[in-house]
Amino acid sequence: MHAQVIPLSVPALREACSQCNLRELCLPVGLSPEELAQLDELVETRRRVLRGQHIYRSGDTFEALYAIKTGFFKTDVLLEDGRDQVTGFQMAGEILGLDGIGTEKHTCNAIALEDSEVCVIPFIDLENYSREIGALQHHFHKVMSREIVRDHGVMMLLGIMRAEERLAAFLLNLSQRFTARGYSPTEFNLRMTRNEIGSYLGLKLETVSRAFSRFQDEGLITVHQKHIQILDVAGLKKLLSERRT
Amino acid sequence: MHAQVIPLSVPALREACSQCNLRELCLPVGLSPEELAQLDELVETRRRVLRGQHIYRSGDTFEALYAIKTGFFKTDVLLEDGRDQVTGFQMAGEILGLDGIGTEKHTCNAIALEDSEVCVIPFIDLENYSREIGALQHHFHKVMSREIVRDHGVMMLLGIMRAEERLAAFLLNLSQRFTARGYSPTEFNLRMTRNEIGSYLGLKLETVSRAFSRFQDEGLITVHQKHIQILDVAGLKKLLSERRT
DNA sequence: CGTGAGCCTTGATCTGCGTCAACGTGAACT
DNA sequence: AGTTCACGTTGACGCAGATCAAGGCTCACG
Repeated sequence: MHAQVIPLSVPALREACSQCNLRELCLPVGLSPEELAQLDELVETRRRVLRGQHIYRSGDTFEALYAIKTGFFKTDVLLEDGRDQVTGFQMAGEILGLDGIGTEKHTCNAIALEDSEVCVIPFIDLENYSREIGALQHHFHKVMSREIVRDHGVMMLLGIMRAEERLAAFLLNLSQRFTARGYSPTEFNLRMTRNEIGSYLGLKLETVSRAFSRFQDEGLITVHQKHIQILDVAGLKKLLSERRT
Repeated sequence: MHAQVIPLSVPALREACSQCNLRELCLPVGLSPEELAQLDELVETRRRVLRGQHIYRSGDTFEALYAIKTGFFKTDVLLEDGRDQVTGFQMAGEILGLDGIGTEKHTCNAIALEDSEVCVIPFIDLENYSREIGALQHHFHKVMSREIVRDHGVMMLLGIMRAEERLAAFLLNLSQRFTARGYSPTEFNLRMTRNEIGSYLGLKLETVSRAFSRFQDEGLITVHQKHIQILDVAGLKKLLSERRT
């Protein structure tokens, strides 16, 4: 796992947003080519993060946002008594670190679930560029707003849905995000454990496991460890809209 | 309910941020007097909202944020099947409408729980002023970030806390916000029903009622309908940090 | 001042999910 | 190829909170 020392030119280390294939998903959405070229100065460095490593921890001083170039992350919050809650799973093109702006300290942990690469966006620079590039400013506001709306969705999950509804919503959400990234909507590998899914959904890992089995028995999906195939998208959606009780 | 037509000078209808006693809590935090004077142009109108009325509904086109000048609000989301979830309670100095930026449609309902007054902040103007006033831009980002952190807190409530912990956290949070506004930390009137508290906390109204009764029996609080007096703040806090089970 | 409607409280009972326990599985080592 | 260890599955049982039900309080309104 030791990196061989290979001489690299500076441009190779810098990440050019204008060249990135995620530019339609990530911060640069909606920028003109000229604006995009300006933005290339914004991303200072790329950073490799190995599976299990943190990008930041709760309490760390907030300095930068992180755009995921490749890989998969979770964010979680720990209570003093040892309980913890996964607050989200993030994939390529999504932005990590928004929680830190308010207090200038991060309030959660961001951990790579697989070997990943992130673009480091110094926040002070983002604010400066935002003042010059209206489209960037506006898009950044949208990113934050969408995070708030996503959180409301999680509150709905946790507040009023039953176990199987939560898991169905979770799978459909993953499916939709994989689709947006050009992957199969119906077949993917989970990067997180049953325990992490449970923590996110407010359930115990046994309940998650049972719900997976139940879905499989009903012909909605197939599960082999972390490999999921969705057989009946409509069936999963119906689970969400049907009120039982 | 018909408003009498009373001639008013324009300055009376306009809300001057620089004169507002909430300026230390609301958007203008951290602005210099000169910047504050600029901001006075930003807030276009004040709007009265009577108890039970919406400021906006899910699906409405997003155009403005709303700063609460006086009063008390809830936001909620409705599912097609009729279930709903309260996503937050907002009081003076807090900003409503952030959910709408991302999609240009509001994604929840904002409803006054008592007769209230809000300052209408056209979002396009806010973005324009933000580009000129760095401190405003930065503070607005903080406001959004704090909303994200608040949402994470609610996820913790819903995901891992038991009923009494949730209610204790809720009361302590209200107490702290009343304190910041110069009201008593230990004595206040709830503006929401047991049902609304339950919806926010992911509990049924009966469970909320029982938890109130239990707290009263244990000498932590007194409850008379909507009137709450906290007798033992430390006791409530202990409920949160103690892991039972 | 009596009536009704909305809200709240309390008790009895039910149930979905948690807890506990045992076993299965597969990938990474030796 | 065998061992180990983390992760996953499944069953039996228990409990926190939901559900159902009955009654009380408070305030608006005729």
